Amino acid sequence: MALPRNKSRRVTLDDVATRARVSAVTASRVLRKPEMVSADLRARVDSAVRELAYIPNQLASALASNHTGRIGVIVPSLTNGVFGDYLRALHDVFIPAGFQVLVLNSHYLAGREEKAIATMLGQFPEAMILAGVDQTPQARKSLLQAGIPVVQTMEMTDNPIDINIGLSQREAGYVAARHLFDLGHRHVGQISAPHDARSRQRLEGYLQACAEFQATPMLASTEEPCTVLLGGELLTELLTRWPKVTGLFCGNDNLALGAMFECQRRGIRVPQDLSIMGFNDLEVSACACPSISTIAVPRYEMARRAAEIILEITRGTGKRPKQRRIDLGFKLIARDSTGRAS
Amino acid sequence: MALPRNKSRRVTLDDVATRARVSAVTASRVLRKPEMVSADLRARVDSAVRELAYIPNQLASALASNHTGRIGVIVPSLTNGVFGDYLRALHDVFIPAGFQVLVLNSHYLAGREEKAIATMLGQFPEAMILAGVDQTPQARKSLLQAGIPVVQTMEMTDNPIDINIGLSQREAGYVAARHLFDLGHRHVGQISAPHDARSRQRLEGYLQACAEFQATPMLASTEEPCTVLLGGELLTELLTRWPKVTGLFCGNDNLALGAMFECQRRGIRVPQDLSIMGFNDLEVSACACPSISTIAVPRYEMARRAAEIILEITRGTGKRPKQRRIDLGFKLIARDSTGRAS
DNA sequence: TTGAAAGCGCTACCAT
DNA sequence: ATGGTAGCGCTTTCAA
Repeated sequence: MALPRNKSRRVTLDDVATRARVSAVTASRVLRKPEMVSADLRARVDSAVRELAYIPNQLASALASNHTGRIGVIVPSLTNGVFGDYLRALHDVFIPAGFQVLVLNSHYLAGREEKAIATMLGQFPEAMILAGVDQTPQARKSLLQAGIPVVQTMEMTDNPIDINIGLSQREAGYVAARHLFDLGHRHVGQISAPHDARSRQRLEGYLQACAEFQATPMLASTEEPCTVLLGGELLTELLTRWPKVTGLFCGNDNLALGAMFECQRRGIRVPQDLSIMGFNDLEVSACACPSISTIAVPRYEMARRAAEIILEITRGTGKRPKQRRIDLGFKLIARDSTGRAS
Repeated sequence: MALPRNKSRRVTLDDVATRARVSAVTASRVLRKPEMVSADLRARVDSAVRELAYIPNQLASALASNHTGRIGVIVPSLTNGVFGDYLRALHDVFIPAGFQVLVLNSHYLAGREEKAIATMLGQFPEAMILAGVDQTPQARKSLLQAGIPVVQTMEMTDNPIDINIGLSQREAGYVAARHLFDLGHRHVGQISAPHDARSRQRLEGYLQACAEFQATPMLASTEEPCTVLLGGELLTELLTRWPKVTGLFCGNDNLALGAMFECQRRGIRVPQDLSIMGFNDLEVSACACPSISTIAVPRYEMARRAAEIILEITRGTGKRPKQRRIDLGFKLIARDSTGRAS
């Protein structure tokens, strides 16, 4: 018997076929469409697979079948709690369905995102999922040209590349700020780390509320990546410039938590002296003391829906959902960190 | 001129070669080793690539070169802050080096991990990075058989599959508990959500300290996935059974944070009435109020080192690091949540 | 139901 | 420096 011809000496389908005394095609079919093969041969192949500990080479499979089984995902951050849930949802749907999820990090930079999209496209994913809707023109073009389903998530746009599932960040920001005004606060400040368009839209919502209530916008922001620590620092900055602030809208829950800790350090009572509003409804917000009022964003649900839509397009009859734009909305969660102005 | 023979009609290397009037091999070389090709031909190929918007098919490339450029990573959780930093480090090293990072989630279950490892191996990664050292025998076998570098991280073992980089979780747990005993506390409790071996080792460290100080171990734990909320619930449980507790060692910082909030709700002063010790040094711990004493684990550094070792083996002369076991240690960070027993 | 032949798109090897 | 040839391991015809 001749030595196997492939140098790396990994068990191949041919090895399995030889051992089972069938052709490679039959062995292949046993693995993919067992019902097409007679019970007898099937059993022989199955045991050969087991005996040789055969692992199919998905690379070769993908090349031959023109079906990579890959989903490309670009997120702006891996550490942000928001994207933890988001990625978890994608894994929960795609892995059981036999897809691999490839994740690339854009670090909240349009340039990095463009590059990440190009890199990803070189892997020939069967679909792409993006955070946000502000891809560069170049990236849009490549995406369109790739001819695969593309889902833009997290916010809404009138002009999606393909499919858009998210919520109005501006409106959510407005509702958050409005909650403070509705409680009677007139000196409402905002702190944020607006590295992405979504933070900026929430800021716009705040500004709109200010305009409506003829209140002066009071802002503190930074370009640094968002952390809990930053929440305290930005609050300090805000209070220095506007000591009369009694309502605070934070760009996200981490900032809100940091601001709350800063209040505790300074002896500022929450909500009696300062009402604090967060954004995103991270797990910690519900059980903080006081619990943090926030806006709940359906991030798990959003990713799950995105994944399911892709699954349907990819393996279904290839038909797309009726609506290209899906607004999942958001929910105001009033907790103990916000109270009536005195 | 004949129609292109490949059905899917994607631009291939042959198309580029034809357009540039060179052979496919030359076109391939321009993309991989430009210095081997004359300036003239290089220019022709380059413009053909641009004109046709050619995207190399990495699948075919990988199949032909037997070099997939993939790194397989299995983590037990995507939402845990610890693994956010960990994955970020891996991306930071591997992406610039031209590797893709494939991540699979084991959900803290040995069975899921075994399956994830098998799935990953089917992708023929060039190396694997695992969290923990307790892979199933089956998984160990497959990993060994794959013949690729395997790095086990987060904890230490005497019998690594290949390379092991981490720290002694038991010892770290001991130091954490010991810190409380050293402050004079004699009623020291522990709360944890021990779904992984590492939590259990930290618990062992705590038990060892208890034994040394002849103190009764006081435990509350749960099988549920770890959250901030749980920290409060477990503290409540602990206090019900052992009201005299004055020192609390929490399995991780999230639990510690939850416990601290629960104290605030109950009017228990930290650290005067209860000293709280966390684990992991998440970002929030440093700026909480009071700041949380904890054990700093070099998780970014650990993942970075793992990645760099792999890079060296993979593209270097294939030589492995001198030591197969690297203990990165940990650091006790004493902050304001722990104080002397009264 | 089974198998032989012909690629998928690329790169390694060996000539030139 | 350049190109021809022969695969990588699998799947997709199509014929038996």
